[in-house]
Amino acid sequence: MVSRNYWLMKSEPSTFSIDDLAHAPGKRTCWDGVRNYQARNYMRTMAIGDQVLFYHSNADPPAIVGLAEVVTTAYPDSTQFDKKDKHYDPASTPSEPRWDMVDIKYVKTFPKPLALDDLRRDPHLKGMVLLKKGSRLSVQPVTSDEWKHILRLAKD
DNA sequence: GCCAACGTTGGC
DNA sequence: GCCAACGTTGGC
Repeated sequence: MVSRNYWLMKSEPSTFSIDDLAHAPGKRTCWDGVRNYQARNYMRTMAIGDQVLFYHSNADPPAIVGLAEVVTTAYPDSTQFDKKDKHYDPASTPSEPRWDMVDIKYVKTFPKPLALDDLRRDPHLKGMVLLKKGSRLSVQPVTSDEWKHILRLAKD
């Protein structure tokens, strides 16, 4: 049996919120614009069916707001070749694309967002990448223990 | 290969 | 809007 992997992906709700995902065609979107090598490398290891915590950064409050699911493996991010795009990368070439993305699909919105502040206070989540000081990674791994605990929190 | 300068992230 | 933390770039 293939073990499923868990991730957390950040988005600024003013740019793309979980509501935007819920109302997108097919309830899915391509996760373009990642321009960090570590985040990209994590996306390259993603498999179809991997589960995702959807996180609102630069939000009030910053919080985990729901769930999504990975529906494609990594493929080249088209915005890197688009001169007009904010994420255009002149150093990247179609024959050797530097940046990848995956598609994700909406699963659910939590009845109540799990605020960063509360997560910090939870001893079970001490080791979470999200809570590490200075952590800015926009795509990060989540352990199955953290995943289970967060789903429990989301139910209460 | 070092490191200063710069740009970005993201909580507050 | 501030600024700490971090990543990247480029001169040397």
